[in-house]
Amino acid sequence: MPELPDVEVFKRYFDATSLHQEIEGVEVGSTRVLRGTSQSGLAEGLKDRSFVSTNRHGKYLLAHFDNRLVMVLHFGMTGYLKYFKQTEKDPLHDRLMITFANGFHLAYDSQRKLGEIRLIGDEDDFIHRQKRLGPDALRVPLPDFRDILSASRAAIKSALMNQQRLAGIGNVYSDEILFQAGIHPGTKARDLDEKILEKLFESMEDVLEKAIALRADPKEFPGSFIIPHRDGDGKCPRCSVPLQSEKTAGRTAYFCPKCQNA
DNA sequence: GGTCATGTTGACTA
DNA sequence: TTAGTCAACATGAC
Repeated sequence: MPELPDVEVFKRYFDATSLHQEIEGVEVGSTRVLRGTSQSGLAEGLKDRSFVSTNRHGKYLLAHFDNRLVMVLHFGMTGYLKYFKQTEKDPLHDRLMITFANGFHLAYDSQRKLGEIRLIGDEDDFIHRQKRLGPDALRVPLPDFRDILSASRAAIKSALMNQQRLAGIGNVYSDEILFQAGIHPGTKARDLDEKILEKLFESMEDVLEKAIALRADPKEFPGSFIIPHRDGDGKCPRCSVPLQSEKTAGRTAYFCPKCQNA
């Protein structure tokens, strides 16, 4: 479930496995995920180069080459990375496989092909002008966070998930953040007062940081988290009342009707 | 066979 | 201008 914490985990995985290694070859398993780059353009762009560093903005992972180029990865709903030895079999839905000179591979797997891979020359332009992303949810200062949300007439859940306002939060983590802050997902963003916005900000940082520390694995999440209960017993971990769900904009919000009343 | 699923985008409507 | 809904993208689970 690639939202901010998942992508941050991918970034650390990428850093630990794939930096400073010569790229020998590239195989494209599906051209559907390529954007603004052809199969041959991607192969030529990567061959004989190496990655030197990475950055993450919201749900985007940006891998910098030893020249000015940057490879952008977005994971859609089902994407992930796998670094593996030549002798191991490749993941089922690898859409891109990079082979390093050391004999290892890095695969980008995306079952549903909803992700995105591209080569860009200007990261800043891509983030701000092309995608118009808001500040990363883990780097936004409190005053900016307050301004962003009090300017929105949308429901708070929808405002949190709007990547143009704040980058990185999706359906699952917005449920968790709102649960921890005790806020009903349908409350209008601009109706939240300063105090509750500060609480929301703290919940957001706390949830994202905890999730990253637990490698974004819901099985490891603390008992106080609502995420494992969305698809689990369907009960509030705090008061055991059955969780409610509501559909908006094609997404399902899960929340506790008793604990989330702000 | 129908419905649903963690994301994004574009069309359309209010 | 700002939001909300819906369909589309492709695939698998139930």
